[in-house]
Amino acid sequence: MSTQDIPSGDEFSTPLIQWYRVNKRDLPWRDAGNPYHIWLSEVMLQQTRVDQALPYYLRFIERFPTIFDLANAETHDVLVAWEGLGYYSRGRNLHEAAKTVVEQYNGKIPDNWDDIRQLKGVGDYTAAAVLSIAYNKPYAVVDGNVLRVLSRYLGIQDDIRQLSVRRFIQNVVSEWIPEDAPADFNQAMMDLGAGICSPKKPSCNACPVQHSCVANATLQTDIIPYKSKAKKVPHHTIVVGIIIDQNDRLLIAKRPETVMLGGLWEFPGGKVEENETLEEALKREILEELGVSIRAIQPFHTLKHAYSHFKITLHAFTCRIENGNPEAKSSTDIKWVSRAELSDFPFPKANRKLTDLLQKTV
DNA sequence: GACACGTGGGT
DNA sequence: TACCCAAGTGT
Repeated sequence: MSTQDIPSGDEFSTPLIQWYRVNKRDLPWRDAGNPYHIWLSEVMLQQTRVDQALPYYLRFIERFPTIFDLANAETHDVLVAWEGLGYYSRGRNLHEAAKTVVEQYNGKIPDNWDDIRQLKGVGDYTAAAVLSIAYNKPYAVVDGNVLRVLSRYLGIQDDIRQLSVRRFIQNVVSEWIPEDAPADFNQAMMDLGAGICSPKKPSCNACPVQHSCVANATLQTDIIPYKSKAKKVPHHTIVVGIIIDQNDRLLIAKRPETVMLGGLWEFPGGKVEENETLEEALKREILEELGVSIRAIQPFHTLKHAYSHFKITLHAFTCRIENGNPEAKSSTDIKWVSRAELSDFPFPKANRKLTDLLQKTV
């Protein structure tokens, strides 16, 4: 499909924007017109629901009121504020990008495509979102909402995973976005997708463009958008050691920046291999990671957790050091901390469940 | 271009 | 339970 095949968008844009202005959801980053707030919200909202990001956003702007506060912050503190939001590279990249904006642009978020697109963590979506919402420039966003709304509206039955489909839809919205209302158009698309044109059971009778929507007319809203099946994710068995010293301090390790959950802290451990008991795996992992042997191994807690691309069953054990002085062999750093101090470090979710239990189990 | 990358809610 | 989905980006 080429740009010549794009139908006229007036029948779509006009009622859409009218609907948006009447039903607009009141969100804290929408009205102030602060580019930093808009950029921050857009990064937080990547692959995340508004309701989940909202409390993080409010805490974040209180903790880092301006881009200068963010740029001058320690990565540790940024990750503490980000803990629980997931996709932690977003937080690390945001911090890096804030430094770039302060150093290269005097703290002003770039208002042109080439410069803003170059910032870490700013892709096509976020660049278009910030330029349109903060600077009123006619760049159209394409996110999951836009793909769903337009594949239905236009009756596109092809797999929306295909790049060709996404490119076509990008061309359509780029053509349809009104020069005089780019911010409202983009946000209207996303509000419509989130509130009306939902993945399951869309509320077509409340939709401002129901009368010109192909999927609605042909009763295909349950089969459009079509999306090919995701592949199954593997499951791993994990052991971790909660190593306790004679002063009731606990040993925690910092993950390298470049790996999954980079920069966060955790209890040392790793995958259980085949033909290995949990206890054998724990001893091996602790020796590899810290160079010490352990004793007094006691089951503490078992939990299940799902990451984006695998699942785990995690077995946590309390234990003591038998021999040796722990060193950060595979971690960036290690630390002995009191139970209370566990709250001061960013932990991934599965480990945070353990720290919560450790603080209750006085 | 395919895959890595978190977490929480809905069905 | 298991799977899908959610304001994507980096490699």
